[in-house]
Amino acid sequence: MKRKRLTREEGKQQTKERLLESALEVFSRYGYEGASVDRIADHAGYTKGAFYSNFPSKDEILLAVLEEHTRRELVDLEELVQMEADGTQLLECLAQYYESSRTRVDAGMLMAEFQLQSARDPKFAKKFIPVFTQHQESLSLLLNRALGKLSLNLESPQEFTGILMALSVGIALQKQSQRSSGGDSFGRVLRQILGAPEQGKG
Amino acid sequence: MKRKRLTREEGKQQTKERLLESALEVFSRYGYEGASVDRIADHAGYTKGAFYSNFPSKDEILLAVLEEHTRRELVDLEELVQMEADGTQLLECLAQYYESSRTRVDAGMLMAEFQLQSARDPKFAKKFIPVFTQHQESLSLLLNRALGKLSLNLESPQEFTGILMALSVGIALQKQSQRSSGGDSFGRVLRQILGAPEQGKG
Amino acid sequence: MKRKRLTREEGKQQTKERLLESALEVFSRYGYEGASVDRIADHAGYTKGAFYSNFPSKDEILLAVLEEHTRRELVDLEELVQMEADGTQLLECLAQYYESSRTRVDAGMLMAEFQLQSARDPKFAKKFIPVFTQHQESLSLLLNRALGKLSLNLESPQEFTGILMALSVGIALQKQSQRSSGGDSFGRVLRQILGAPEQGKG
Amino acid sequence: MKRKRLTREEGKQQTKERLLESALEVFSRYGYEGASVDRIADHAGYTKGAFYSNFPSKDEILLAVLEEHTRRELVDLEELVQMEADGTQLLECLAQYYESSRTRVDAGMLMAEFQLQSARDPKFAKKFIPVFTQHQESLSLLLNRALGKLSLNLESPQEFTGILMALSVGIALQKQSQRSSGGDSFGRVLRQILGAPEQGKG
DNA sequence: CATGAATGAGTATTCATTCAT
DNA sequence: TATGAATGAATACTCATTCAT
Repeated sequence: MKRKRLTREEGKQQTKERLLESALEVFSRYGYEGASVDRIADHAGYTKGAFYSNFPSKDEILLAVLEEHTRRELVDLEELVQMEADGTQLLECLAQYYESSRTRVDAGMLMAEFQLQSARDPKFAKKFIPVFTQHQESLSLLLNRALGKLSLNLESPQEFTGILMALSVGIALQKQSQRSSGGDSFGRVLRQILGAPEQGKG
Repeated sequence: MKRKRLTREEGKQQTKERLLESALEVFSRYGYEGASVDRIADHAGYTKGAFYSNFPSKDEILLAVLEEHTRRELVDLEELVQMEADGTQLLECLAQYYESSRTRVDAGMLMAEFQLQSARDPKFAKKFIPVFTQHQESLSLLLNRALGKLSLNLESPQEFTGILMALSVGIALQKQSQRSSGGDSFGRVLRQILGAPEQGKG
Repeated sequence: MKRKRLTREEGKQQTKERLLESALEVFSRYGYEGASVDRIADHAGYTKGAFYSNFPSKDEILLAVLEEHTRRELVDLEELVQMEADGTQLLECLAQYYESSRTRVDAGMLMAEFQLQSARDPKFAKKFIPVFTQHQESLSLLLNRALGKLSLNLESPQEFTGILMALSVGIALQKQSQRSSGGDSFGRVLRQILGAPEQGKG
Repeated sequence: MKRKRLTREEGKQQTKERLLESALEVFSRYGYEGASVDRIADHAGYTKGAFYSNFPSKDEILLAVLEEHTRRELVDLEELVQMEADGTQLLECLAQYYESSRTRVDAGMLMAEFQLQSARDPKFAKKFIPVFTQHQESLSLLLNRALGKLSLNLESPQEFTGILMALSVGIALQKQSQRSSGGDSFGRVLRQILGAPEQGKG
């Protein structure tokens, strides 16, 4: 009996996760306006009904996606930092992380969408601002050790993280809008900001 | 008689300009989807009908706004460059230009909107991509002289301009989403990229 | 001075005639709904303004077209009858008149449009019904002499004319809807109704 | 469980049928242009939304109405023919069928609307022409036996059917436009075409 | 007289949301 | 829990009509 209940709950949980994953992709691909509830549900293999059984509204799933997205980004970067001890190496990894992968561009588009929504919908902004600030803080803390070793003309780690995020979003938008797979400007900017020597030259 | 005719044409021209200006603001504030034709017309002090006797469709006014926006930006920067001979001074002006004013943030939001639209609507992309490329080219040419004097680790002036634009968009989004009037990160990043000394320290 | 006034009036008259002619064609081709005032004016080489200087409304020009159309049909048939003395020959002419020409199909489409409008708009019906009745009467009178010679199982010349008109409209619609230039069913039906022998066999 | 599902499906089916029936009436009464989606839905006792969850567009419901209409006409005539063995009797039934009832006039108006739409919208024409041709074929086959017994000066059964349909449409339009319940011209024409003696005299 | 800018009611269609099954 | 039928507000766009020029 307990088993059954658990199974049911697990089933529900799975549905919710799939919908969340779907929303993450669909918001990133089509934007908040272009992502209809039908589309999100359909992409997850369900119908509208499943959506409304798991999320109270489209607004709410956007918040859930925001949280999931920041959580994942933090986890990814934590892994990255644990593996790298050297500041210069970290720098390279960061550059690659933020630039190379398909997923990263999606992430940039998603963040753009969050920011636009926050800029336009005060209700969303109220939730978004603290999450974003907290996220920036976490990233700053995370990057602090390694970055501390490098000479920075920036005010604070927070500022550096902010610029990192801004660049990530700005470059993602530019790439996606040009339908180009893009170069590696991101890395060069990073090195430039951090005063690091050219890769492979040091 | 000529007077009357001219007045009529001028009247129409004025309406068109007001609608364009209104669209520029409304697109920037609410995004393409959120900017209903009614809203654009209303904000300009007209009704829907006036809109459609001046622009064939919402798609078309977006293009017109794009062209007007890039034209203005080019003109503004041309003025800026003419006034400044020194690279370092130019740098400061650029930093201020891209960061300080209300108008600039709007410009960033607008560019974000263009890029999102281009990423999602292939028809718009077809028009947007050449305009954007041309614009980047123009800005590069414009900035080339002054920037040539500074040591740059970037591939090309185009790349520098691209990063400038990406940062401008990314920072605008971040500021607007945080409802903060923001700091002056932009300037610091610029100096950092350009290898220039801190302002007032040289 | 009288000259100038006359010229002006004539000019106005010409405009009106051209608009009427244009409306006749445009209503026939696109239907009442599909015939926008702009289209009618444009087809006549004018703008909306000219239209409203000459006709109080779209409803009104439909009535004017109705009158012009029936007037023309009567004139055409009068000419036809004057030229033909023999009933059988008249029959052939009628068949050809109602069937062969491009203009006739247009006329059928136009009448269909009048009838639909009358069926749907009581205000138009009030004007249309007497005009139609009068027209049917006129045609009946006109055809009476010749038809009298033929053996008819129909109640009255009016009924015959009514059927003639119904067939004309029905066949026009059928042809036009099939985009076929059509055969000569009309003639055969006529002969059949009138008890006439096959053409060329007598 | 099966019961519930069936009920749901049945409910949807019922809605669809009601909307179709409503469209049939509303198209016939107001024409394609005059039949707004709102009106169709409202006449069926629903709102716009119900319409769009049952039909993809107004264009599509017109096609559905076309198919339903021809299907019904065929069924009705099949019943008629099965009951009557004698050609002359069939003739009378046909005359009554095509002329007497309210429903028949509506059918004529509806066919007029189909034909106008086909004449003006190439996309609709593409669907309409084969359906119409097929329908004419079916009716011809159906009427063939009985009509074979009668002397006909027409080219083919198809031609006869075509004329029948044209007359039906033409007379319906005339009646409806005159707001008259009309006489029985149809029957007399039929007898005349078919060379049959006056009813009750043979 | 004729022009054409502007109005505003009307149309097809989309989509977030509700609720009976 | 999940379904999907139905709602109704919102949106882009059309077009008859008015009126200042």
